[in-house]
Order: sequence, then C-alpha cells, then structure tokens
Amino acid sequence: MKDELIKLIFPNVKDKSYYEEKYPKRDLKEGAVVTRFAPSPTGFVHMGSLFSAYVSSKAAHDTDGVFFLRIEDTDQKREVENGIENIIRDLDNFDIKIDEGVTSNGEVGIYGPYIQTHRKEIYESFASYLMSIDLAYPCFLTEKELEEMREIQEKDKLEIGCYGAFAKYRDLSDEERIKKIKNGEPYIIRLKSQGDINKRIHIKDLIKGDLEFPENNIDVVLIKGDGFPTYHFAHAVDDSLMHTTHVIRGDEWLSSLPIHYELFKVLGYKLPKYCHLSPIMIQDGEIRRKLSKRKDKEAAISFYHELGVPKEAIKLYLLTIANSNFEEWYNANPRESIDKFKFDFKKVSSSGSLFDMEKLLNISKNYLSYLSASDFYNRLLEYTKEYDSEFYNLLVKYKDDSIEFINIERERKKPRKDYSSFSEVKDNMWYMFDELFFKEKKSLDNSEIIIDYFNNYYDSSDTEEEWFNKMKDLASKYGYATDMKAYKEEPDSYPGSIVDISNMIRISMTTKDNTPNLYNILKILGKTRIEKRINEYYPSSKKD
RNA sequence: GGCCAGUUGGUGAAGCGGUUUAACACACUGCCCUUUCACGGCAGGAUACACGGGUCCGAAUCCCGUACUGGUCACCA
Repeated sequence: MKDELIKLIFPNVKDKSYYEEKYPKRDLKEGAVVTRFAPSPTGFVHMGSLFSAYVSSKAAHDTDGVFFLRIEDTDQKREVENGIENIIRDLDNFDIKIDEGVTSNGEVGIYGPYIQTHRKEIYESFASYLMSIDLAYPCFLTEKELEEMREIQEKDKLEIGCYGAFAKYRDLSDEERIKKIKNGEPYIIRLKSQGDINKRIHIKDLIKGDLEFPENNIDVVLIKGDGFPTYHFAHAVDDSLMHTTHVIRGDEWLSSLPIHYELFKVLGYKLPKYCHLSPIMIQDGEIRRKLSKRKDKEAAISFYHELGVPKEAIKLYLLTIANSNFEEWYNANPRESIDKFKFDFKKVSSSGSLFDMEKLLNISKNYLSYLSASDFYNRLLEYTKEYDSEFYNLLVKYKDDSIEFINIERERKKPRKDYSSFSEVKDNMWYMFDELFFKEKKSLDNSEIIIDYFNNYYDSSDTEEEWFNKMKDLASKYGYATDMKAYKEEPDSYPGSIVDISNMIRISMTTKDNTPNLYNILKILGKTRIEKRINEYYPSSKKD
C-alpha cells in the first residue's frame, strides 16, 4: 500500500543509495574546507552577500578546499533575468574564484547539477525515501485551513505551525491518501517530525559558539505545491550530497537550525559545521539596522565601482570586519597579498558590525598609496574610461607626464595619501593639462613677484635645492621671511613668509593653494608650458 | 508573544578569572618636522566594559535576572 502511494506521488525516483554512490565523498586532504555560496538568482551581489561569499571562498582556499556556487532558484517568483550571469560576473570582478558549480564556463564538477530546479528528481527521491520510512507524508491542508489554523494559534498564544493535533493529515491511512490524490486533491509533502519541543538540542556554531534550542516539532514542508523543495529540505539534501563541510550563511538562519538538525538526522547524514555570520549593520538616524540592498546605496557594489573605490579595498575592509586580527596583520604586512592571511572562524565577531564608510575609504586610501605609479595610472585609466572620457583622453595623450605626476612622493616607504578613490584624482590633477587649465579665465594677484620669479629666477634645470634657494632669495628681495621660526615670532614685521611666496607661484601654475610638491610640478610642466601659462595670465610679463 | 542571539570610548575591536591605572586601528585635538598639501614623529582627550544581583581572596571576563538591540516564527530564500 505504501509503495503504491509513493509510486503515485513520485513515479520516477531512484534509490537514495544511487545518489550516494553517484556523489562519493570528496578526495581532499585532511582539514580541507568545502564551502558554497548559494544565492537566489535575484540579480546582483551586494555588500552582505559579497561578505558571505568572500568569507566562504577564503575559508576554502586557505585550506586547499573547494568553493562552489549553487543556485537556489526554487522560488520561481524571485527569478530575475540574467540573475545567474550577474552573480558570476560580480564574483569574478572581485577575483573570487569559483572552483566548482555554476561558473562562467558552465557547470563544473561531478556533484551537479548545481542549479536546484535541475535537481527536482533528486529531491523527489529523498522525499520518497522519507515516506518509505514513514517520516514524510502528503498533507492536504488547504490555504484556507492553514490560515484558520494560524488564527487559532495566534489567539491561543500557541506555537505557530503544523504539528500535533494541527497536523490533520499526518496519520491518515495510506488508502485514504491514495484516494484523495486520485480524487485530484492538491497536496504537499511534509516531514513527519519526531521532535519533542520539551527536549533540547545542542549545536556548535563556529562563530556563535555553543547553541541550545528546543527540538523541532513542526511538520515542515519538504516539497511545495509546485513540486520544488523548500530551502530547508534542499539545504539538507544538497549539502549532504555535495559534501559541504562548512555552511557559511547569514544568521537569519539561526532560528531554523532545529529544522535542519532534524532533517539531516532523518536523512541519515552528518550535520555540516555551521558558521552563522552576523549581518553588516548601518546607522539610520537613531536606529541601527541591517544593511539593506533596497534602501542603502552603500549596499550596492556598483556604488563603489562608480566612486572608484578599488575592489581590493573592499575585500580588505570586509576582511577587517570578518577577522578581528586581520587589521593588525595587514598593518604589519601592508604590501603582502591578503591571500597569505589565514582566515579564522574563531576570530569572527558574533555581533554585527556597523558599516563604516570612513574606515573603508581610509583603507582604500592606504591601498591606493601603495600602488606603483604605473599601476595607479592603469587603474585610473580603467576607471576614467568608463566614467570620464575627457579626463581619460588627456591621461592617454599625456601618459608620461601623468605617471610622473602620480609618482610625486609615491614610490617610497611612506607614500603620499592623496586619494581614497579614483573619482578624487581629477580634482587634484586637472591643472596639469593645458586643455583644462585654460578652460576658464582666472584673475590672479601678486603678478609682480610671480613675473619676477619666472623672468629672473626660474631655470628649468635647477635641482630641488637650487630651486628652493631661489625661492628664498626671491622672498628676501621682497622682505618676506625665509626663516619660519623668526616669522612666527614676529609675524607683523614681514609682509609674509616664504610660504606666501611659494604659494603665489603655486597658485599661478595650478590655481590651487595646496598641491603635491611644487618643485615636481614645475619640473613636469616644463619651460614651454610654464611660459604659456605666464603669458596667458600675466601678459605684461612678456619680454621684448 | 514564543524561541534564539548580541551589548567594551564616535566607529571597528583586543580581552577567555589576577602583569587592565582596559590594547590596537580609524576618526578627533594639540605640538614638532615642513614651501602648501600629504607623509612622518610626539602628545592628548575621551562620561567605554548596558543595568542589577550573585559566585570568588579577586570579574569586562563565570552564573542568574532586567533592559535595550537584532533575527526568526510561510507551500520565500
């Protein structure tokens, strides 16, 4: 009778052992970690999911394990066009290597298919197995009945769900079940829970520590009305068959742990190690809440792309949040690849950290300062190509000058830190290009001293020392202080100091009163361009 | 409401019963260096262990309670 029922519901299923042979234990070295990123194909990866994906991949790659991508598309309402492609592309953009599963080269690996809707038969087989040992059953509760049930439960302050006396079809005879199905009554498959809510289970979470819950006693849905499995069931089946060792996911799953615990148990599989990540939080006025991909611009990866924050900086930031000892390690090894840092679950904070844009930008600033001039230039080109074609064209046209400018006080132990993102570069560099410099007319003062300098002191072949001595001479000539200490003691006895003199020159060539080293700027500009600027803005300077 | 988790200065955090007058990093303030800026050096301030009980010779660290915050209670993941 039971066989008939199962055959009626799942006419084409295989034996559980078939799959167990098909998906053998992985042949990996001792301690290798197998993780997965298992998103719904709802489109883009955001800060939160990137965090989880990055941590998962790092945990696997640090141990010569496997990181695979599985697509959880069993809710067809959530489907988004190009969802899968976008996820792969986003991971790829962050150099998160997908070893197995759904990749840019199609599905890779022997544990597939890795798209859940393609695994329907597998879930059916496992559901039928559970039916065969009387741990699952078809449930004929209608939506209306379910709703009424919930109302009663809410009113009487009972636990909500299908259990005990509420699980009306739990103990129906197989004959009656067959009859109802043949009658065309809609049904789903539920777990026949063996749990007792008064008993406790203990689960060790690698991040949250030792956890204790009441046993699950709900007859949770295994197979939905559309024939696809629920998350819970798919998780238990897939992560068993795919031999995931560490399930890394958001801590919103914590409360369904008792369900998963029971599911693994009834299926006869070992529970994976769980690592529940706390969400990244954001301060929203008075309240602090989970970073939301719908509400917060900071959640979108594209936001940083547009800003020109390099992907490396984002990974650096994510690791800083993920492992409390990372920052110290990185400060000690600032030029080391972060792949050398070993991720440690023990060092993951169990409370959610507040997203700190300032910190991210600071990390980015440091990262950018360590880049060589030519690397920086190339990355800047990439960025401007997409977001500022005018700037891009100038950078290409004046490649050597640009690199030289970028290199001012750069390639040394403690480089300048001017930029936290590529979008900030133009504002500090535009004046190097005549095309931008002459775009709008400016009115400038102190022309006498400036003209005197360029006519009588400036020599393009001066060394920095010679150059600076001339600045001092010029300052003295006009009564400006050359000794800053003396000037500070008696500021009133001078019209100004050498600072004012050098800033006159600086402003005349850049319009800005703060720039990188002026000597270098004048060197890069060179005699011809300097003369052009002087002639344009200080016509009276023309020697005849 | 039930269940679960979290709570160390503005932020991320170290801490795992005594060397804590509580690290470190970011941010902030001041000084020094200095042609501006940046770098660097030095110093500084923080109303920081949510609150209340216990255990202990001793508690940020262990236990209990309270408060607050977050999560979750679907045929969504």
